[in-house]
Amino acid sequence: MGTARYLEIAETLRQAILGGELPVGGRLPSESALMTRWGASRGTVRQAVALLTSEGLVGSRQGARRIVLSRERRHSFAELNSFAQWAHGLGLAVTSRILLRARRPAGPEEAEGLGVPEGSEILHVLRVRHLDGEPTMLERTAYAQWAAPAVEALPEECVSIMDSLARDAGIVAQYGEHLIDAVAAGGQDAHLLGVRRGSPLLRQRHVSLDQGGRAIEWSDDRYRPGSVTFSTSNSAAAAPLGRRIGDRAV
Amino acid sequence: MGTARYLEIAETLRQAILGGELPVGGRLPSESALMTRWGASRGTVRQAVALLTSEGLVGSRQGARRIVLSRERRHSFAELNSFAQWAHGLGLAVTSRILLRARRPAGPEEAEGLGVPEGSEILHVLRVRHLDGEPTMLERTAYAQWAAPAVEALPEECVSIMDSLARDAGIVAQYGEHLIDAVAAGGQDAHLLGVRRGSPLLRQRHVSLDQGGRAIEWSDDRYRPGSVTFSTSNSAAAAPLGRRIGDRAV
DNA sequence: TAGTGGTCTAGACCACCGG
DNA sequence: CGGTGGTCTAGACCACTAG
Repeated sequence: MGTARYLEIAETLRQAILGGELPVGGRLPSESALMTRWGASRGTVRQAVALLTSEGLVGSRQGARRIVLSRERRHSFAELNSFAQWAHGLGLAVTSRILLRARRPAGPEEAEGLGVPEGSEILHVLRVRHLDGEPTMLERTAYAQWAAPAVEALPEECVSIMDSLARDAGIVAQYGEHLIDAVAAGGQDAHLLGVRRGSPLLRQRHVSLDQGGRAIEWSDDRYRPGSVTFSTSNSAAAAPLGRRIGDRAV
Repeated sequence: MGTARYLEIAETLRQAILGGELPVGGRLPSESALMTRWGASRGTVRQAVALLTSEGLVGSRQGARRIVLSRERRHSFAELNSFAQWAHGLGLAVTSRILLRARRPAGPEEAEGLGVPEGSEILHVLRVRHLDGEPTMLERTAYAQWAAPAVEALPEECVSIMDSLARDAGIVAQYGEHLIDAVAAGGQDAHLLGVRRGSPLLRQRHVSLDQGGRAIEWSDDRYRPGSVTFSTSNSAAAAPLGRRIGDRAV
């Protein structure tokens, strides 16, 4: 079985919205129409439209037909956690370079993020990432000790650490927690990103957890001004998060 | 009928998580256990845990028991769209002051955000908002022409414009679309927020839509550095968005 | 008032995880 | 292997919206 029935229905509707056949502000087919159209039960149809609702494409109110809210594609989970996968989905070339890799005691913020005692050993990694050749993001990551050997084995130019860890070491990120704010570029930030000291940077701090809820990494990622925008939509129930480059929706 | 069955189940589990009875990293009761415990069908139980999953409290994988990921409360929809409601939930005092209210032609960004032709008339509002007396956020909002009279009728010190519009004019925001990035403070920003020119500001641009998908307002909100952080969690399916102040989770 | 979505039930088969 | 969650069906009643 390739894909589930409800995913098939959702994907077809999504394409109709993205393609403009279902215009923004217009109405979605009713559940009963979709049931006969696809020969599916109501539960399956509702699962499909619930997915689109959670993506912010569709709005829903009891008693009224669902309406199309937006025609912008949103991110999958993998894309939010992985810069490489996100950029790949946009057709942009990503290069990365690890500048520093060292074991050291966890500072207070790293310790809290990883859920380990302050001062316990972590693997610190400093990494710059380029988008189409432009330095775009600076990553300061603390890896949990149990994941450190796998990270130390990676090449300096490794494009996606998370993908490599999944492939080579069976370490898979399942959940993430993210904090987004703005900070001024420090001396190192300015130098490595090619901006002036004090420039506004968009900062995304996040922790990645594996299937069992164990913390894999805690990271402080800083984006060059204007390079990336996070986007999100919300309605009564759901609010997925996404990212943008310049004015292009992703 | 007060609340739906699945909301009751979800709320009980949520309280157990927030209260620490279901510790982070621990396992949730199985679906069948919840079915007998509540005398509910499987569908209803699944609806409850799906809600918790979408809130980032619970992680889910086929074949394995669900686990508790986090014990942080997240935002409701209303809180994401309304600064006043969000601050109120934290027990913070909000004051607001409208500095400028003028009809004028829509600029390119306002026109695109509202989905109206460039140059058509909108109501521009400039507003400062204080948290516990500190200037925290600067709002530059364009209201759609049909909503303008209701906004013009509001007092200068109106704490929550959206709440007032709902109460007095029946204009209710149902959906929102948000863009988050970082910008340098301009002259007016710096002056009104009490920061230095060029300071990094967290910017949230957003459009609010009513029940029918009509745009009510397009807004460019800028937060003083360090005052507010957006937070989000993600897993395979969902990624709700939230906000923080300093280090306090909200 | 007819149509629509929100909630709920009681079954079923399957894929996956863990011991 | 048994337990668990993922998917799907075929019904039902209700609350709300829209014309």
